[in-house]
Amino acid sequence: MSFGGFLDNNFGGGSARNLSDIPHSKGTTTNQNNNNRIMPSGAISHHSLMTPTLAKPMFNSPGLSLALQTNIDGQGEHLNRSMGENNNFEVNGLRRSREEEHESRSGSDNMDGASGDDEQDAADNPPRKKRYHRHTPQQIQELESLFKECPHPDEKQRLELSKRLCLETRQVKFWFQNRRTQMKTQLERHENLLLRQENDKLRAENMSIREAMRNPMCSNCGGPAIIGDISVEEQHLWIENARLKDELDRVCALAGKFLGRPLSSMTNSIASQLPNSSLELGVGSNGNGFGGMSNVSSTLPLVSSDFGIGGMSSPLAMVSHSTRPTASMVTGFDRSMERSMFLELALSAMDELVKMAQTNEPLWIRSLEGGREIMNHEEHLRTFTPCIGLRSNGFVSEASRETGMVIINSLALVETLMDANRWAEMFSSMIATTSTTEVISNGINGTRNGALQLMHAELQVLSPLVPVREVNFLRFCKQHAEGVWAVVDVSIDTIREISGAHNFVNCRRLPSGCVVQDMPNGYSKVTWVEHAEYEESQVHQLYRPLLSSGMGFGAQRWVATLQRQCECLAILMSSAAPSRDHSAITGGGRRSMLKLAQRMTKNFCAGVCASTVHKWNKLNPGNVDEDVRVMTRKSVDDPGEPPGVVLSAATSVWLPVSPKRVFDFLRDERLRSEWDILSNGGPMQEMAHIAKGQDHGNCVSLLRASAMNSNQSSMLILQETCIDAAGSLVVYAPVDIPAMHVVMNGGDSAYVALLPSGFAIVPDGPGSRGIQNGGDTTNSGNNGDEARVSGSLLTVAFQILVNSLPTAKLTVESVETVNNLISCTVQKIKAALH
DNA sequence: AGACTAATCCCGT
DNA sequence: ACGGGATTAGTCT
Repeated sequence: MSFGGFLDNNFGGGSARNLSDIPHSKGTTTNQNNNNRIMPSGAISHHSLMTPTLAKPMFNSPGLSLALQTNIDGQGEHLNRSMGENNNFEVNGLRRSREEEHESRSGSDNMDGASGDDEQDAADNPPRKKRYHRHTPQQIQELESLFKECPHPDEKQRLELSKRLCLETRQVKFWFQNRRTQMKTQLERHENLLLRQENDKLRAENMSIREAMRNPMCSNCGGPAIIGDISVEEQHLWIENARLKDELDRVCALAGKFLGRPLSSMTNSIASQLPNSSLELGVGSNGNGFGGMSNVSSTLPLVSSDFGIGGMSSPLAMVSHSTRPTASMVTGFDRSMERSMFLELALSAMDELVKMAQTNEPLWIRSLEGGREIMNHEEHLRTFTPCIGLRSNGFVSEASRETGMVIINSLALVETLMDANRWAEMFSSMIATTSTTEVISNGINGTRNGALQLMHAELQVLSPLVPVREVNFLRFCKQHAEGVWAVVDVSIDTIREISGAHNFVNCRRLPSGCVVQDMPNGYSKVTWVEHAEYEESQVHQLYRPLLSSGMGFGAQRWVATLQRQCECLAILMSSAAPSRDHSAITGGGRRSMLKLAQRMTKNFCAGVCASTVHKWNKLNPGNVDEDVRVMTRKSVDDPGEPPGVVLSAATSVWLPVSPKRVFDFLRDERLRSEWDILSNGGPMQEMAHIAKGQDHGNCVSLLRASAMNSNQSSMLILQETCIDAAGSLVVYAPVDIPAMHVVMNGGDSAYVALLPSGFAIVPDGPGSRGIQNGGDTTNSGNNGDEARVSGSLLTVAFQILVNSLPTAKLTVESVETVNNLISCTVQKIKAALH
């Protein structure tokens, strides 16, 4: 028996038997079949070169036919398929013969043992061991093609197929079952491969970081650097290792044959991308399954090997994308080197921030008057290694620190800071524009701990006399204890030369940011440190004291703004915020109005500061006052603005009056006629009022100017006022009455066209600390200051539509008109306040 | 040894 | 009873 078996295997005796047998058995085979079958067995070794038609007949020898089958598949299923269809009637003949073959075979298979049969088989049949046989290529082909259409055929389809292929229904069922599991394992294997690669990559990255740590280099000059603190290195490795461990766990989970259900986010994403046909992948189109793919993958460098190779259908490639949205996949060693430098910088910046926030004497010294803290530069230099290099020529330092209680919890604040949009919204008056350039790490274990990202921002002080600060920085978040977080920013211009026109930076942020600690009462204690170097010559003399006091770009302003905004959010959140007005606006109406006001104020800021939010063209002052900056832009296709040529005029003046008094004067609708030409010479009325804070100065309101004569419809003015310890704002814009009705009923405010004008008020220097203490409930304590408050800096800005045709040329007249308007307004205010 | 595949076993629904 | 996962048993490379 066994001897016979060997003989068969070696000489292909089984096939020979079938070749001779079948044609004779019923004589139904066609010529072609015969021809095919007579193929000399010597050709078999060249099967890989054969056309499918030639290859087809080889089906009789199980082993060879298998090899053939994979090859055929590799050449594309279309050929196979069409061949199958074309040869339909001939195949019928084949089927017959196969039927017999099958019958005889299944006889020996299933009847398992009548020795007579066995003897018979031994005679002219290969005494194959029971149970082993393979379906013929034709059968498999048909099965495959159905599988591709429907990997899960129902009873009827299976029955039909079994009849057609002369297989038992159970066989068909098994085949499909097996095929499905096969597909699954292939998919899993591939997935595993991707994870493994990822893991390798992280490992390599870790190695490179270790290397970088062992051999630290100064990011500025390229020379050797000393990492002062060993804990920095520890933290560093700790973070990386946590990430690696995470990755490893994922791989292990998959590798551990626990493949039943998707267990990682990755598997989920596969499932979602291949909704109902995950098994279809690569079956017929690529008979090798993923074999070819994995070969390539393992020989190419880790990176990018999994993208679209060999016409591989893209879903899987996309998966590898989506698992790591960071740019890490597409870059090589350089990038990983850069990242490790970023991480290093972030860690030392974090270290510095925390020390700056927590240390007092001698790093911070209280100034004699005002109680403001002043950083001791010598001490700073002694304590910290400069992490972004030395100060440029002509730059001056500004450092400030402020601590305050804010009604927000640490997690929410951290989330806000790490999300560019939310950050910009929270500090809308300070941030002209911002974006996240690159996410380097999202944080560990689903928290923001360890999150690291590259950001770009334009920071502003609301005056044409203070240039916008453009900064590129790293933002790094770390949890220091339960309920204690820190977020640090540090400029990266020295590491990565930002390409293009923005090469010149007018400001560098040294480690700055905040340490936030949850308090039991829902508040948190926020300590803000702001440390920057900037070119002072660009700043007008008037504003220099303000900036150096920290009220301009410094910690005081960040904290004050944060306090004001969080209070506003808290008030809006609590449903118990009845509008104090009589005109009962609905909740939706309030929301729409606030949104509109928010947009208005943002646009106002963008007009005061020539930030890149709008593409302003500056006019060179010919017939314009030297101190008034005039800019124009075209407004097209923005439903939030009237279309046409928009002119912005802004100026800043010093007033010998306290900021609080200026603010109260400007926001008082009854005194409007003293400066506002829109008032028609009379007082205005407040039609609606939405409180945004405890201070009555923080609100959005709707004003109505009295009509000049009875047939003139009165005009509505939307106004937002804000005040906090660092400054105040009065922004307003005339609005269309019907449009405002829509908004007040909760409609979309995006289509309300408006152009804002208004005022920004700040104290004129460090002497006047805070402007919010006019006997208000929020801040009290240093009323004694009141006398010492010296004066204010008032910025006046108008945006006016000078022509409703965007293409129109700007006329000298309109520039002069605006110029006159602004200087008249300033004069009137001065006069009224004196 | 490991891959492949037809067929079983066994379990949950 | 059925589908599906785990497993097994031949076979091939």
